[in-house]
Amino acid sequence: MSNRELLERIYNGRRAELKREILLAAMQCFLEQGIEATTIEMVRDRAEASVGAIYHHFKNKDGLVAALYLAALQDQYDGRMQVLQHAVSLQDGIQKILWAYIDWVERYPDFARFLYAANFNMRQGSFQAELNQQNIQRNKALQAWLAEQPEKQLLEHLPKELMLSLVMGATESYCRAWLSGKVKTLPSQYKVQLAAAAWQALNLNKSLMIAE
Amino acid sequence: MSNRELLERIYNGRRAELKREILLAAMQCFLEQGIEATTIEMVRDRAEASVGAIYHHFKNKDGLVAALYLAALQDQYDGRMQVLQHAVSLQDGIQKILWAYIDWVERYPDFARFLYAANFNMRQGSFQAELNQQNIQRNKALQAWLAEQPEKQLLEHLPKELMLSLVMGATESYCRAWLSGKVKTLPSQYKVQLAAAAWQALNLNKSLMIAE
Amino acid sequence: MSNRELLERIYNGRRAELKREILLAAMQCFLEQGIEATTIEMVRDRAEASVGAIYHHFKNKDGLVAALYLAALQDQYDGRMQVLQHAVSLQDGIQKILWAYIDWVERYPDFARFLYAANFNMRQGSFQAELNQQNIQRNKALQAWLAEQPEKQLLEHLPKELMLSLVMGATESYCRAWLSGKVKTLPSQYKVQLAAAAWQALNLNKSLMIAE
Amino acid sequence: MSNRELLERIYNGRRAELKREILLAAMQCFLEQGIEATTIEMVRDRAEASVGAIYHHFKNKDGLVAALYLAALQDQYDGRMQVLQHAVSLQDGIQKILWAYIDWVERYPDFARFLYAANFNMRQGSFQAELNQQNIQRNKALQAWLAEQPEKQLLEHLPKELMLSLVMGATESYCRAWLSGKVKTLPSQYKVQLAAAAWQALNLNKSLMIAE
DNA sequence: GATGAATGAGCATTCATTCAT
DNA sequence: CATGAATGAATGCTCATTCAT
Repeated sequence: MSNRELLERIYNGRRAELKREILLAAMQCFLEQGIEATTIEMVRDRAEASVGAIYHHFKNKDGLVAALYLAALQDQYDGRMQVLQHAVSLQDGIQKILWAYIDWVERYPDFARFLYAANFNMRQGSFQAELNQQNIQRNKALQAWLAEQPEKQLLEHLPKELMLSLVMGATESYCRAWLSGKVKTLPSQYKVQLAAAAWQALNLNKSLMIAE
Repeated sequence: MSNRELLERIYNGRRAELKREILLAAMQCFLEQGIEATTIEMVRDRAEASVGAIYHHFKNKDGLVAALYLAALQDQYDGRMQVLQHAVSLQDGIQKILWAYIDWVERYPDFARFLYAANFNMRQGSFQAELNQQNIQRNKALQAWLAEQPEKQLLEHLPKELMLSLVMGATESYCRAWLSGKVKTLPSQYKVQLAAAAWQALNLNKSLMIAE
Repeated sequence: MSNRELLERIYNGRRAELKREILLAAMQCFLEQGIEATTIEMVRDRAEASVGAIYHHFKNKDGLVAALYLAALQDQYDGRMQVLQHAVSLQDGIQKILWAYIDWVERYPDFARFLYAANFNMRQGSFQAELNQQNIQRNKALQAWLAEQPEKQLLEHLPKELMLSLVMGATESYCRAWLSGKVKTLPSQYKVQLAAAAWQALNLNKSLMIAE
Repeated sequence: MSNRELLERIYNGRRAELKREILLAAMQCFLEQGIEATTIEMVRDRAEASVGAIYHHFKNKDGLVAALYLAALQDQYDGRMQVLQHAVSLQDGIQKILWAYIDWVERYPDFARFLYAANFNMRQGSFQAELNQQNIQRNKALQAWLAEQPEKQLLEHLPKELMLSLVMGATESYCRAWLSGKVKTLPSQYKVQLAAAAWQALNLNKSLMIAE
């Protein structure tokens, strides 16, 4: 199962075997029952671990959610930065980011679903500090890449807050629909269209902004 | 408070006063604490009602969630169908739908947040039957409007499943960001750009589809 | 059983029947197993009540301890103030207080044992505020009585902090020994001696103080 | 810190260093949190030792309590017997015992507090056998000293069970009050008065007993 | 209809103790 | 002797739901 594969990238080595097994079991429970409805007993049962081991490794139930959330986010980010290194232009970079997102969602649909599901929990919990710090760090890296692009002035007149929605909106929306089963066709089948819509939205809006 | 205003449209009359008060209190609790973390006691406290009254009017906790969810969806749908009656073209209709969505989100941000938050609960609960039936009904109405449009062949080569994401994706994404506080500028400030992006995505993709 | 009798004075009426039953069961468990070692389950079992009822009436385990502690203290105080009203002199008053203490300990040995056992718990818990306030109130009443005594100057040269130990020390020590089973003879058998020792200690010390 | 000093008398040598460190840490935890509320983890943390080491040296948690309790009692007893060797009369001996007690309490207030706190635990635990044996042994030594006194007939008409309370009651009561913070003046400030009260109580009661 | 006391199954979490290294 | 990861029974407490008044 590819879920294991992702976890091995974040928690590697034989010593973390139990940790990975617990996380895997937890995620499956979370997705099937919902996070709140999942009991530690269910996780323990599925992971064939002891209650004590779960608390030893993850402190408490929220720690379990946070570990999964942060692992997924880190992996998604690692993939994005990797493809970005081979981008030859702004447009190419944006497309590569979009496609990396689509690929990751298709490869790890469970983690993708979990990210959406755990959003609320992470916003509240005691781990949001760590999450925020990581987000800021990652944003910096992306901004740094943008600043290197020769065509960067293309986006200068576009509010940054709007940009993200214009670029990712359609893709994220379709991925969400696919993950929830509302649509059946793989997101990757619409790769070209989604990338085109993203690029077009930026260019189009550039002229709108200037016109105003 | 405009939350009350929405509820009065769905549950009107003096006899439903307690019902509305309970729903209002419930929604506030749900948003502050999360749905699962909200206890009936909290709702009772806030609504200044009795436990018995809550159970009498809404059967159980899920009934509370469902009542709110269905009320919000109904109200959103009512607004959409109203503006659609004055649409003079396909493009105008799409823009009107988008703008109606943006207006509704800005006017009832609590209900909008609640809809996103309750999504998972409604998918599971015993009320999904009722929800599905309503969704089908509403979809029919929208399809009927589409069928009346002279330019309808414009969308014919576009997969229906993709269409929704192309049209609503960016707008929904930005509204979500605004509701969660990630961005500060009101969605309505970007009305024009979001509508332009939606329309462009459809046209652009039409040519891409045909080209393939 | 006379334990019930004391509780009926503090929690009276038919509506408090369950409350009294729970308190009684709790105290018996506390004395047999120790406060920390007593589980709510044990209390529930003995009181033939439900867990919910215990938490409904006493908030939590500490609330159970506090209710018993404050009830015992109140009853002890009520008895003391009653006998004090008939005191004809300072010496008579001191004797009456001592004897009331001895009588109370012999009549409610369980509550007396509990008071000693719960001392540490009450010092920490969230109920010490209430306890302190009651103690201050009671002290005032006692001071007021003292101030009325014609022979009050007899004690004026004696530090108040020492006075209590000189008067009550021997009696409390013997009562403790009796309650713990270390001695068998009833404290009331030594009423005369203990009162004599208390009075003598005060007079004797008065001269010592003046001599210094 | 003088706590270490007492422990070095009972557990001496370099080999017992870890043992002493653990006992010290345990006692501080016990006093701050209460015995039941103290976890082995807290002790381990404070002693900078390992869980295994604690179990190796003291068998289990009760062993920790017992080791401290017996060490404190032994030390207190050693001091008492030492001063008793220089007593020149019954009255002098009683005064010396009282003063040794006061000195010990002032010098080792933590151990004194611990003795009061652990009383209940030692009554139950599996170490009471050892405790009882030691108590009997020590009592014999004290009785032997009493038997040597020329004025011993002075106490003959006084019940032994009452004697202890008459002699120690006031002093113990005041020391307890000082240890708990209820009074601020050092017990040693009232040495003379407390000793006088003790001696007087015996003489006075002698006549009372005879009179009856 | 309205009330809120009572129920009790179910849960997160703790912690003394063991034992392989 | 020392270590600390692993165990799992046990506990305090919550909360949706019922029902007698």
